Amino acid sequence: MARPDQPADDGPLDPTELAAWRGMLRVHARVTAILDAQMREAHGLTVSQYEVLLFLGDAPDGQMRMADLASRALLTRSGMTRLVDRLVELRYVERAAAEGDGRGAFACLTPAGADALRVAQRTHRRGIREEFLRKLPQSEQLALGNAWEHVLRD
Amino acid sequence: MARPDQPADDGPLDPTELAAWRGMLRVHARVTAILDAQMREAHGLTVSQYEVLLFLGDAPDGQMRMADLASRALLTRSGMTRLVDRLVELRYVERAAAEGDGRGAFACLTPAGADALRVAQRTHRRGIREEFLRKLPQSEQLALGNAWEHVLRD
DNA sequence: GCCATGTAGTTGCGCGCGCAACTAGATGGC
DNA sequence: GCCATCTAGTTGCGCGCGCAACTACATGGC
Repeated sequence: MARPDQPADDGPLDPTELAAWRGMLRVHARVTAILDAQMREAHGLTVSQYEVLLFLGDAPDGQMRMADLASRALLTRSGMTRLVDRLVELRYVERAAAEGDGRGAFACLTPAGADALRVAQRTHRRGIREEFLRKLPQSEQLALGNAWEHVLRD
Repeated sequence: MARPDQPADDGPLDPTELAAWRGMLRVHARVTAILDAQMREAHGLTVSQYEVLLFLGDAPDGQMRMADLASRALLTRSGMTRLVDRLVELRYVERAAAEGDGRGAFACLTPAGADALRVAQRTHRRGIREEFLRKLPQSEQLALGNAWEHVLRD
């Protein structure tokens, strides 16, 4: 028997559901495309590469283990290996063996990397504000924060 | 002169801004990864391929021009060419010349494609509800919809 | 001490996509 | 009618990433 008053969990999305879901896809695609283009054009970096510099900049001594970088950047270890390869070519990062663990390697921010980070960070923050935060009153920013917390907490 | 009461647009993000922005990145990455894995495992399709079937299913006569598909799916025309190639191999889609425009081509949903769409749609809707909508009361879904509208309208 | 198992990082391979160049056909100025 | 320009679609190439296999080292049971 059909039970139209008890919609199936695989039935069509209603307009509220659609707006919440599709809107996120649209906004994410658009904003990240713009930020990626800005970062590439202004600094020759991808956003992922920038984020790695950012994580290193926040870390004590400007260095982190490869696996920690990978998990923070939401990449696999193999992806991080290649990403750091490119940052090493740019002289923004150096590798260092981990003393006390012969398997481990650190990625270390160089002075040139720290300089690049400082400049790129301004581009990135301005882009996030211009393309995203500026269009949202603080009340809506707070509402988004709450929603994300609900989605992410298991 | 520093003007701490007038924060620079490239200064650090405050906690509210950070939660709104980073949360979206996290939620988007996580939910799309899960939906992609479900779609691949259950039906051997990527979400992009599924969406093309969906657009065709909604179109009159189950057919659309390549360029229209590309813009709806947020892909380039070249990406759509290859994506449709794969759907043709799967026998879910056929190509047809556009009469009256010798350049044009339609992608047409086959009966097998319509069947695949029906089944895959259930997987996808269930995934969206399970991983995203279920964790948001309707008030928050409405708040998200409003926020997306603000970000997207120029 | 020795071996089974686990972990860190790298490498070979393939996929999905964008960019730029290209072909074929449409369109407008004259 | 003719040619410059535009548009639709495809193709060659490269990039960024994940998966699985591999190497090297660490760790715990005995």
